[in-house]
Amino acid sequence: MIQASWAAQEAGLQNFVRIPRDLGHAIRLARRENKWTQADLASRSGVWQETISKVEAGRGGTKLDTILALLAALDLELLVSTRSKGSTSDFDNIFD
Amino acid sequence: MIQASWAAQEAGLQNFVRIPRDLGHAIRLARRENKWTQADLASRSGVWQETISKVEAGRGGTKLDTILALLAALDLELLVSTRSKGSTSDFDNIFD
DNA sequence: TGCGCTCATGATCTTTAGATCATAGAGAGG
DNA sequence: CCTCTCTATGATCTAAAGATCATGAGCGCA
Repeated sequence: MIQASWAAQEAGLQNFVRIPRDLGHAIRLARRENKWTQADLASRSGVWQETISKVEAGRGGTKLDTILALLAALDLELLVSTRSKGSTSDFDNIFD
Repeated sequence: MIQASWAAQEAGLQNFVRIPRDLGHAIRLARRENKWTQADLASRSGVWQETISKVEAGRGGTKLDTILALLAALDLELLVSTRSKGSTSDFDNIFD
């Protein structure tokens, strides 16, 4: 099995973040899993709905603080690891 | 084995990032492993030495773009995962 | 058809990150 | 002690993030 990419999220696996858009994807998926609207996440994280919209879409830069606030609210975590292993290059899914 | 925390870096394991400082730590460790100075990393990543100093020390916020540039230069990767498992709470080492 | 909910976007304003330069301070070695 | 190297820090300026308000577009549903 090569790498289940984004669908893996649900299984508790880990997703790469190479570009800001990856982060947005992970956040969007996790938010939907919890069945929260952007407004819900906004109130739980202290980040504005408008900002969440931008982050999820990968539009514009984002501050680490904002990211961490969102991830914390979603009970997600950020990890740093060495890049070497199984570098499943970017095969970006077209599903949203 | 519970979680080897920061010393794990060298073994290719993963490090949590809960607060910006964690990121800085990981970056500093990786940079030192490569025996690079902040200036070296600066030229390789396109981020200024002054900025790297701030990031490593966890001072002030940082943009995701900057983080990704540094991690890429260090051949590190960012991952998102569910927080649940073995949440080795913050036991922050005093070693720098 | 039209309401209500959700997300996207646009404008303005404030704050802050990062570029840039300059320099100070800590350590190592001669 | 002096010098060199590396890192921290301080000042200034520009660009960009995020707060805030307002509103538009898409969609499901009664």
